[in-house]
Amino acid sequence: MGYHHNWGQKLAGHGYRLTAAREAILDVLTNSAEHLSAEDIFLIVHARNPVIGLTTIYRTLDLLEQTGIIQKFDFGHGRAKFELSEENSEKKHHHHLICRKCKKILDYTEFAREEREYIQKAEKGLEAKYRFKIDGHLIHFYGVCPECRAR
Amino acid sequence: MGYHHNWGQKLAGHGYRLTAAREAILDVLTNSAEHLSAEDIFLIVHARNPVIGLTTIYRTLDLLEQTGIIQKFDFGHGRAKFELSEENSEKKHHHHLICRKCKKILDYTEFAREEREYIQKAEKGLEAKYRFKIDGHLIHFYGVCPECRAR
DNA sequence: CTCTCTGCAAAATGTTTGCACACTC
DNA sequence: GAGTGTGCAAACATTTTGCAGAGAG
Repeated sequence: MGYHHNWGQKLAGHGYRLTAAREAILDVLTNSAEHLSAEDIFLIVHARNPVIGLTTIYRTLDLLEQTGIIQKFDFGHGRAKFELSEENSEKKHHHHLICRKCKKILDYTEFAREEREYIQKAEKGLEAKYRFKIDGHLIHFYGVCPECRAR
Repeated sequence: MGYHHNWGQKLAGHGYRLTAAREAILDVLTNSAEHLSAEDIFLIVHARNPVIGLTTIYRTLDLLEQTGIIQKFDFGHGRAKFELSEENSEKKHHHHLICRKCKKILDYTEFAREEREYIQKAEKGLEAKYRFKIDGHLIHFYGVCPECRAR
């Protein structure tokens, strides 16, 4: 197990260098399960290497998103969340189930087959009709979690 | 045509009054096709009735979202957008196609049948497995629009 | 008269930018 | 040295809050 990333090469392909800060950030993203906010990442990275500032986190996340290495999600709860994009992650393709009350976010991977059918059809159709070059999608389900419903 | 809303009754059901400000905001949401930001709404409402301030817009949008009358979308481009939720709108159920470059948002209504199948199955399964009470979903496709690709 | 609703100004929050310096090639 | 990368402080944009007054029931 373990999955070999050559971040340096990936970044170089876009004309960027792999610096200590970038490596630290990628490391955090690789080794955490959760959807991390810029500040979450900052706190971890900064604890290990106090010289790295929040500005760098934001700039790096931006850069990583541009190059497609990570994905940014805005759940509308104030802070954006980041995770490695699928091809860089060992995690399976997943979608999100969000509690409206406590804002908890669950990942789920079920219904992949049904989804694939729908997604493929939709992507193909949308590309044809709107002439977009589609390269991603996002599916959220909203509701109220059992804990919040108990109250 | 036209669709009869009884906003007063709907709000009263939640213990709220239908005030001039709230009516004006609902009117704007009812009569515009686009995804409006709080400020968009403010500009229109304020032009008609300058006594209504931005704070009220925010507070009202919040209240309307809580009661399920409107839906809030955060596309991650800085400002949240609002639209009437499906049961209050004459617009068909739709999803979003978003250009990564110019941030343009297109609504589409295609693939309703395929979608319904997938959504229904997923909702039912997620409710059973995670015990959420699901009351909504959001589907975005991302890509690059023809204009941006031309460049 | 009470409770809801509101505007204003100020605060808070998350994110971005300007600038000068450091580091890499 | 030229260009990339960075920290700090300040700027920014959107949204939220405190407070006191206005309005509705």
